[in-house]
Amino acid sequence: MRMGRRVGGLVSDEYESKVGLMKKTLGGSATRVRKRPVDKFEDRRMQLADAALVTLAEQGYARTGLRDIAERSDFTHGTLHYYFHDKAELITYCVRRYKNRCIARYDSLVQDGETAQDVLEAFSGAVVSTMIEDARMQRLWYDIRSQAMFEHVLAADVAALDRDIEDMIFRVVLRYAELSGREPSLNPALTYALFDGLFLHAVMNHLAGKASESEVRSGIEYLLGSVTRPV
Amino acid sequence: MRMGRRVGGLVSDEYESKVGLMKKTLGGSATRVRKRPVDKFEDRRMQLADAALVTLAEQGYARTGLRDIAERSDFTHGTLHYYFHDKAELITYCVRRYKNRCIARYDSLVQDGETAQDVLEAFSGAVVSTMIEDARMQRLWYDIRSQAMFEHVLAADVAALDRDIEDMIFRVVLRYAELSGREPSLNPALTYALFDGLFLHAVMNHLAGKASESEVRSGIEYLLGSVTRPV
DNA sequence: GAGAAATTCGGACACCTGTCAAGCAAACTG
DNA sequence: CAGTTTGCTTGACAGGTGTCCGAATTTCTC
Repeated sequence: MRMGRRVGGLVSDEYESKVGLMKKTLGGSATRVRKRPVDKFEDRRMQLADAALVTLAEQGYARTGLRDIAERSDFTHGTLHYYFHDKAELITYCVRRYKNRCIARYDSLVQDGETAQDVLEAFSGAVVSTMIEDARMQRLWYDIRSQAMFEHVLAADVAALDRDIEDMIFRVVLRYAELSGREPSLNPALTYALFDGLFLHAVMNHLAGKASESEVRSGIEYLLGSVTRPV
Repeated sequence: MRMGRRVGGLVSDEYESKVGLMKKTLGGSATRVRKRPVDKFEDRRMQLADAALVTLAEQGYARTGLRDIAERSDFTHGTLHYYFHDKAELITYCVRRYKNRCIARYDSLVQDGETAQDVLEAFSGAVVSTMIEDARMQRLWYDIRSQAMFEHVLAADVAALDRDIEDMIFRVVLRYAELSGREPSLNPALTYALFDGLFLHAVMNHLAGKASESEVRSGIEYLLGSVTRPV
């Protein structure tokens, strides 16, 4: 008579946000273009995810239980399983959400630059401010990326995200090279590895209290020059 | 009658290996130079730690319980608390043990090189073989370093280890620079950050099945040249 | 070999984990 | 307005966690 949990969307093993679609085809006539009920479900997922991100960023993946997350949201732990059928799905959804925001931010920031100097300053400025204001979120990313080396449930999602970040970094380098009459001297993977190391240590140092804004700035400037060469 | 657990050493909050000393002063006459009883305790700690490292490398920090560790050793979980009064102490002891071995290995390996080419080849060869054979141990290190960003019990130990590695890397760079008539162009922290990024991604890629031995080799060669400059 | 100390075991403790399902309220549908 | 779907809560479940302790066993010392 009742359904224990939402039929269709949630039971699917695909983590993609096809839930909306499935619900629409489920609701009945496709001509009902008022997409309200569709968005409502996805909206709540996002709201829950944002609340979860706060707790996750504070406590880390391993130490955060679903009840901790629920406590700092407007709902109880049962509700989490209504919108996410897994802890893993919730976590990957959260991280993907956060990281996609980051990537979009960096993309628009760098695309706006019109000179190489613009790009360099915009990029290093963004990195520094991310390091300072988003340090706790960043450490969550590094935490989950580490966990993904052990929990293969996370592996695929994390790998995909990491590839997106790699692409984003390489777009920055390409743009910088293009504007300064240079070309990349390393492939995207190596380029990303170096920037990632720089950024990871920036975050760790910052969290450890060793402020290093100028060092990070000079590191980025050095690295941007180092991974490109005169064409 | 009996003592619930070892008096002195273990109750101390200092994780340093002063246990041996305390036991000696406890045993009685200091002229009893036969250090057998001293070593026995420390020996068992090492034996336990080595067994623990196997399990930890396989399952990661968060997913490994003390019972898992004990299961793959010759003892039961109760014994672990006899030799380590904390899970944190056991873990940091393990990681410190492993990392110190690594550092010693790299040090001797590089010190033996007599030309810049020697150093380069020895270093990149060691990195590649570590990446391949020790991938699971390395991911444990990255795992625990991430956890240390959340659990302040681990923070101090991990930070100290990270500093040791940073020093080791800079010794390699210094040696390479010296032998090739160059000098470092970055401070130790930035130098380490770049190498660490390279190595971290090498390990991740390797664990993900994307073999990249030649890419790592060329990355190291590039980086060694990049973080030094003609004097 | 007797007595004491060091070691090891196995079970208990209180707590926390993700998952699930039954019950109820609210919103929507005809 | 009746009936159905959706949303959310509460409580239970089975299992796992680190920690601790009493007792049995081994090892050492005189």
